[in-house]
Amino acid sequence: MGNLALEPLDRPDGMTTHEYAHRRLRQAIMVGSIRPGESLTIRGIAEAMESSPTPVREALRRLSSEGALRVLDNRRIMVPRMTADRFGELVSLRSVLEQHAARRAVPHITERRIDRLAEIDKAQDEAIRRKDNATALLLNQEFHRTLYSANPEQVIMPMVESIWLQLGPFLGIAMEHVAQLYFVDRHVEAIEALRKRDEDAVAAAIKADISEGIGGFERAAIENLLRLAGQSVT
Amino acid sequence: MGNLALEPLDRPDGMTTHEYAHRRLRQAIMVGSIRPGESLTIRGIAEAMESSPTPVREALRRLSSEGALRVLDNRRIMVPRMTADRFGELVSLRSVLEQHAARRAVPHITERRIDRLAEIDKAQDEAIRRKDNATALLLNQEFHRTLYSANPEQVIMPMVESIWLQLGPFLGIAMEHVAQLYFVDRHVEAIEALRKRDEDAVAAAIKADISEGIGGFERAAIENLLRLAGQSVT
DNA sequence: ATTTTCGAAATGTGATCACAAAAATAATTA
DNA sequence: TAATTATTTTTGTGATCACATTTCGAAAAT
Repeated sequence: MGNLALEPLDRPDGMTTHEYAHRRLRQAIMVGSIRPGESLTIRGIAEAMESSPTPVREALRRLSSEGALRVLDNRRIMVPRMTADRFGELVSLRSVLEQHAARRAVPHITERRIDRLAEIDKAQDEAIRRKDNATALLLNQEFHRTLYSANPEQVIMPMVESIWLQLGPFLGIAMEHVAQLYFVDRHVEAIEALRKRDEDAVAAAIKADISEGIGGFERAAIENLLRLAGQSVT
Repeated sequence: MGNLALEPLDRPDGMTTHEYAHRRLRQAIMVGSIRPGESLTIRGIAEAMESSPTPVREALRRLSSEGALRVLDNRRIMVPRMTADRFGELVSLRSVLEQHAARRAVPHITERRIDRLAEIDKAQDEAIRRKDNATALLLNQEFHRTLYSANPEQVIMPMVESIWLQLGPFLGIAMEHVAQLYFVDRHVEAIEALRKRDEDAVAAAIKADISEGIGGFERAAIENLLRLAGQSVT
């Protein structure tokens, strides 16, 4: 339960307890600091963040609806185990979803936002050079989020975040067993396409970014990683 | 609050109270029996289904994470208002998502399941002939759900259901103001493509089914409907 | 008649408690 | 020693209560 102490996540006042619990657990799962199969207890979490079962349960319910957690028949709650099949499904869905999100963002993009994207990308390169995987990962997410949320009607972003949430635990495993995550940078390509308002090119850049990035894991490599992490690959 | 009395939804034993509340509210929203803008009170719902605030709150949290409900700054919870822009966004996402879901289902489809799809389609035609919109709607959903869930790795279905949930209230409005919903039937087309295991043809059928079905609403018609229903179209 | 102010009712939130089921530990038996 | 049973502890669940905020309605003032 010590993992929860990570990333204290300052709590803005006005934020409810269940919301705070949700944010904190969400973050922990997204960066993979909770191991799949590890079962979470409501009371344990409540104690760890000095609150009571009620708001924690609400947070867990939300996370289970977001696909980040799974409730077993025993009523126990855990981070879903990853399998090679599920991984493949998640990555292909991510590709389709984010290409679409990118396309729908193009008509609403502003030069200011493109500049912001360039800054984020620069910071990410910096982090990669420093071999700071965690920061690079967060900046990568921020890049994609900033792009897609140019669209004022936000129906896609929650689903994209759900995918990230489900991929998080695997990234955690990968970061433990691989010295250096391989980061591709198709972001400059995306930025150039955005300046031209070229939907197809933007989508192509996003597709490449995903398929060469997290999608680049070979099936054998995935199964090997999962085995190493003590996950049954049934 | 009387809407909640609809569709009593028998409760299998072993089902928790919050789960029951979730199912019941979900159903009510999906078929559009809760009007957008109508605010839901925790105590009111709890009383209506003879339980207490705690499990109802959990159900509402889940539904808000599923995009079915929206929590305002006032902490009040309501069914999101529909706008023409949001509607367009939802429909285009639905098309992309379901085409992908269909493709990923094809490799796992069995003849038995295709037969089941044919039966569902037949029942739906029957319902349409009877002008029983509600049943036809449910059977249509069951058709799509049965198709996509041929894939054993279920990561897409929850997102598809989330879209349906968000479109639900609009369908409710449409069914109130339009005498007869116009149902297209590209299902036989999809079934034929499935028998040949032709992914492209299946995706094309789904795309047509959606674009000619709910996607067939013209923007002007949507705005008109929303105006009729007393929704501000700002 | 319209607006403002004040008080009462309603509402969201979270802590606590009681209960039942499940898990873990101890005790007993083969 | 290994397996089984019994007991204790832990855990999820949901009802209830107290508190703070908001909403609503009536009374008062402009």
